[in-house]
Amino acid sequence: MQNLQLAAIFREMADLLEVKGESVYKIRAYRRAAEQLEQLPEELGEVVRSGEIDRVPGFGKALAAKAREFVATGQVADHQALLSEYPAEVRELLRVPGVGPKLADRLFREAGVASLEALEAAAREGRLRGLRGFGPRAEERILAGIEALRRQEGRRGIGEVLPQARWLAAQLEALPQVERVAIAGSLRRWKEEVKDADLVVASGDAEGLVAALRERGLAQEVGGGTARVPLVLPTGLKVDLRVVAPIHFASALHHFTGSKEHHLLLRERARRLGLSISEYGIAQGDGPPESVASEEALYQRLGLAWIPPELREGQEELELAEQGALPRLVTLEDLRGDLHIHTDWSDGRASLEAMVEAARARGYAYVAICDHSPAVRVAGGLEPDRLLAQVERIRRLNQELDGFQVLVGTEVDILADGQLDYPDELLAQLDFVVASIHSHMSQDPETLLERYRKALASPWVDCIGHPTGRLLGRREAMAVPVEALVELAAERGVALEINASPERLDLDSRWARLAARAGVPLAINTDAHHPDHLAFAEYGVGVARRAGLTADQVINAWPPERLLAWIRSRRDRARRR
DNA sequence: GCCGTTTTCGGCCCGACTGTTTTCAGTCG
Repeated sequence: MQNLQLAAIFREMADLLEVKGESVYKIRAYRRAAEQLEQLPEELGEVVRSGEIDRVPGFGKALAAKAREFVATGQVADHQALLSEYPAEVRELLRVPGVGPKLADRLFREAGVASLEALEAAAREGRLRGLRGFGPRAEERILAGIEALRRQEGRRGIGEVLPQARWLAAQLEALPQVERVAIAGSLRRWKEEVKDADLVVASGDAEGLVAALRERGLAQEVGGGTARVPLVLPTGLKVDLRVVAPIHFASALHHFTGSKEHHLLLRERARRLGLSISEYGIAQGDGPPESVASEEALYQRLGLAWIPPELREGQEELELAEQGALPRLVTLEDLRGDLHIHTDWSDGRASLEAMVEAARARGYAYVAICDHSPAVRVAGGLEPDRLLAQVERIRRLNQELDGFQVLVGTEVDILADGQLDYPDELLAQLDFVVASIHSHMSQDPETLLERYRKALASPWVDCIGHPTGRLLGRREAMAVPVEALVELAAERGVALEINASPERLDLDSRWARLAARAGVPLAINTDAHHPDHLAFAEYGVGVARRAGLTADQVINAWPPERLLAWIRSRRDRARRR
């Protein structure tokens, strides 16, 4: 876990250096190094000892020295020095929408504001008004920003938590005291945001296990008991470890998977059958709990088919399970391709060829290259002639590929007035068109809907990308009325995207469910900017499963012939309108 | 800060728009 500790230090340093006004390139270097550390498969200590640290990309003389210093002493002197200039809490200010590094610096120096709490108090008491460029409106804006932040406080995206939970599970599995480990809780139900990670561990030696955890330094904090062992990982993630006897593993896993609402319905049902459910098993009448061998067995005792965790939300899952009518949820293995990925022709970090190769390596049959259009300047959007050159290149590439198809596509920007950033004549030459909003996201609901309506007037738009524009924990969804957008998509026969990037997950499962019910096909796309990002597909599948989707409702779970036929026929219909 | 190299330092993803503070930080990906 040293890797993640140093990464956290580098990230904190980057934030504080930014407040301090350091060179953006220096700051970027720290962040890049942190990113490398987070992905480094080897233990940092090993990498340093073997002298390989200098060869890790992003580590030059200075950062390699800091890595060595950290491994040797457990801290970084420059980090400590920075902390004597700025309290670490100053970082909190950066999370407030509307507060960047420059403003954070001034708030700290000129108003003595060093934490979120202090900022809120100062804004409430009107103490910010003295600052240059600050009026009552700015204070209101800041208070609104803090409130938005509070609403999501304590929640973390699944993309951040799941890898850590898996890492910990693997570490636990390697311990001799541990028989089985499973991730439970909302994480197992693939909730998009979670407070903590719940793990269930089967062990015949709970005391030994807790001792081993302490000894290995697997966690900063280890709570007192053995049945419930709360941990805090070095990253700050809270983990609730439940240690149970092996015979109780299945019922405990079920118990700690939840949800509360699902259990409520399940227990009502059990009661009617003269049974009662606990984390130790199923009891008949007043009898002792009998352990169950598996979750399947547990549901079977209640006359139900096994219910996938993603559907355990206390809605209609019990009725469906009773009737044997649960949907066969889409799986990661069902996906045949990815219909929204970027390359270094715009803001992707890998070449067209590398992205295609990565998609083939995943066993896909097709992929759609959807780089940005010119309006997204910061992303290096493709001017029409560049797009045409890319089309040319992809057509040639396809001739060399066997059993794999690269679709020429675009993520065309929907401009503020609903116009598309490319003319129809150009879009007509592409195999697949994703249209997305990237700017003017604070328009009112009617304007946003009109904007989508106008964009969908083009017969060439096949899919709406990240329809609400939300960024988990960072930016609220646009005010677009999603029900109306779903209706619009149904009417036009256009697919809606489940953007699987863990920072988006947009549509979310609630909206995806609504869309599917309205007959709108969904596309689980990763929006990959790097070959590794193709793996984000699992998060999109998680959202889709929570939405109750089958493979039939997901266009990129279709074989290429069906997908292409769908695109053709929907474009034909659209042009006849 | 790193990187690649013209081995010593310049380049590193540029810029338009927004809101409101009337000059610029923050926002977009």
